[in-house]
Amino acid sequence: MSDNTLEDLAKKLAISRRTLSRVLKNEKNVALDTRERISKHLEKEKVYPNVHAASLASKKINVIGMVFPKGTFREADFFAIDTIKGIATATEENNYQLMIFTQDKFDSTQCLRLYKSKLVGGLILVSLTKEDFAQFSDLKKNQVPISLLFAYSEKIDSFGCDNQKGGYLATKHLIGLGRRKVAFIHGEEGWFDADERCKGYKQALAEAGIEIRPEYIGNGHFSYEGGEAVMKEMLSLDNPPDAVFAANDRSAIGAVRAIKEAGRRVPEDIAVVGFDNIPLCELLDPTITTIEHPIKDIAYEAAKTLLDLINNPNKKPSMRLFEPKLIIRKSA
Amino acid sequence: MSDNTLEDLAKKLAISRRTLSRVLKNEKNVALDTRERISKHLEKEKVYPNVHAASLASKKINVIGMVFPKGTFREADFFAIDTIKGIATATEENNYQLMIFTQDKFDSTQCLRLYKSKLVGGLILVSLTKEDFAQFSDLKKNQVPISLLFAYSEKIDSFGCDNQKGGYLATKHLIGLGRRKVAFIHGEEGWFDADERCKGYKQALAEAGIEIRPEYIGNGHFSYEGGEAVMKEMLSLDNPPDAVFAANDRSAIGAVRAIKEAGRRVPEDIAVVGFDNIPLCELLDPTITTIEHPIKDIAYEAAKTLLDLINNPNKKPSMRLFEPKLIIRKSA
DNA sequence: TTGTACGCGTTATCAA
DNA sequence: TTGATAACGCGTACAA
Repeated sequence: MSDNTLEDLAKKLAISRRTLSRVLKNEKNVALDTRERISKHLEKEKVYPNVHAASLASKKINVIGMVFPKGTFREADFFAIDTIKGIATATEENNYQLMIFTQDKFDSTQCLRLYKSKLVGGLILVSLTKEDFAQFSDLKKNQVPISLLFAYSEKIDSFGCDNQKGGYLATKHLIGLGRRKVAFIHGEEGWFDADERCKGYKQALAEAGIEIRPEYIGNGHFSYEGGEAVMKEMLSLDNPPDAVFAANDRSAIGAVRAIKEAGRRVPEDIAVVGFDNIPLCELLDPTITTIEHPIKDIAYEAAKTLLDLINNPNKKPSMRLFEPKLIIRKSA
Repeated sequence: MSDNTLEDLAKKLAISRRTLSRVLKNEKNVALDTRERISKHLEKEKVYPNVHAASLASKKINVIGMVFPKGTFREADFFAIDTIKGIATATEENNYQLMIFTQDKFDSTQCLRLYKSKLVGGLILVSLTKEDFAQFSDLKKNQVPISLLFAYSEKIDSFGCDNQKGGYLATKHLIGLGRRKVAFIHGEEGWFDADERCKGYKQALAEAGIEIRPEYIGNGHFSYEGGEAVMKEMLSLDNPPDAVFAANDRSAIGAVRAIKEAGRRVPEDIAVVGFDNIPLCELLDPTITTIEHPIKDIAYEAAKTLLDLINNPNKKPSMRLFEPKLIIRKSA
């Protein structure tokens, strides 16, 4: 049986706990022979110091939390695991542990408790809706180290894809193909990513001197069915679009189906661009042109910066948007 | 400013810490008026007891860990988040917290440390390969409460889909369609799920009195490309199969593509059944017939049973396999 | 170079 | 019904 506490082990080795601690942590000021004797023993018999006692005594917390409302990963499931892997990579590299908290709706009170009770040293907040921002500020005011993932603001460390630019690139690509009647399949109102992508869409149109037509913008609810439905409506317009940029791949794929069912061709009659580059994009016929963003990297940076912030509370917040990339395939 | 410790707060309220603690935990033996006075105060000023001090003193740990080798969620990403949600639901219901640990390869030594250092009260181990089993037993021997997810054994609490039955159902369905030349696209050797599904395949063939032909079994590596490649080979046989059961949807989808490219039809010439019911299945043409399994429920039960085990260490292990369900679509 | 002893913020025992 | 007070196991200032 291995000993349970450092005290026990120290007694057994006939040294003080202080010395044992020195060896464990590779501190200086230990006689070479004592160090060797103890090290040798430690190799054989592993020792596992109680993390709670350590945390209590040292006032250090080597845990961060990742908080996400359950709805966040609803249909974009595929990127949840990349997010977690990105964060986990950063925590591993820095000897931190990762805790996961799901909530029905974003709840800063719970976040505050997690921090104040010393469970976590800081939090990565995953959010896509604007309405959560008031709560973010609240946490900031309470000195809770936080780092935002996907939502962004200059007042808080935040990390995401440059959604506006992505929308711009997608729309510009369509215009570059000679299309002038470019529609946009929007997502939920108030959702960060959809709104930003819409801005990019409008920006590209403006730049090309194309007027924005309200009938060319519809809500696809980020879903396959939603994209299909809204596309169907647009196809029944007197003057239907000849290109569509959808706020995400799911709704883009729905749009493609609606177009095909109406007997039109993609991309000949109507070109389609999505957003996210979900694996599905390259398996469909036609393969889907879309915008890719480096989720894993984004998550990694969010975590890394949080650790920075924890160790350096007066650091100025930085907002960092990652470059989206146009992936050209068959659909546009 | 809220007070930081219970001691501080107790002093401020002119009571002992013990009494404050009683009120906080709704214990008995507190005079009604003191209780009310304190409760009233607690409502206004939140209090957040230090979890490490509490854990140290009470020797209770209300955290469990989920451990998975990074490769586990490689291509089946979509189900990772369901797994986590399932576990999180169980932990929330029981006032536990969830920690996530990723590893390059399954490492019981790290698991042991997590437990011995009191970071977690138990672990959910996600694994799909047989080679990990020796390490599981190791942890069991060291009294670490564990619960297996996806891999299973009767000696350890384990939860998964009845893969063999799933394979049986899929194959039987194909045979029921009148097909006699049924091929199997295998996954990696030594991977739990693939091997079990293969057993089911063979079982169904045997039951129907159909001989197993080695040339009808090939490794699709669980991937789209792998499925496509192995199907191509089978198509070039003198006597190609008229039905295929693939160990997962990805390789089934690859197989469909290979069949179409060879100018054959699905399901008329060759019927195809996959496994997993990934979202993609209903978006392709033809839609893919497949086997569904209730990941979220499986994960939920794994977590719930782990909590049981933690609070009742002498509990006998139970292995529970969930029913797979055949989802009939167009491909078979 | 080594060790003593106090403090961390709770829980829980036991006496008042 | 209440409140001292001793654990809990480790970190670390300080003494030896």
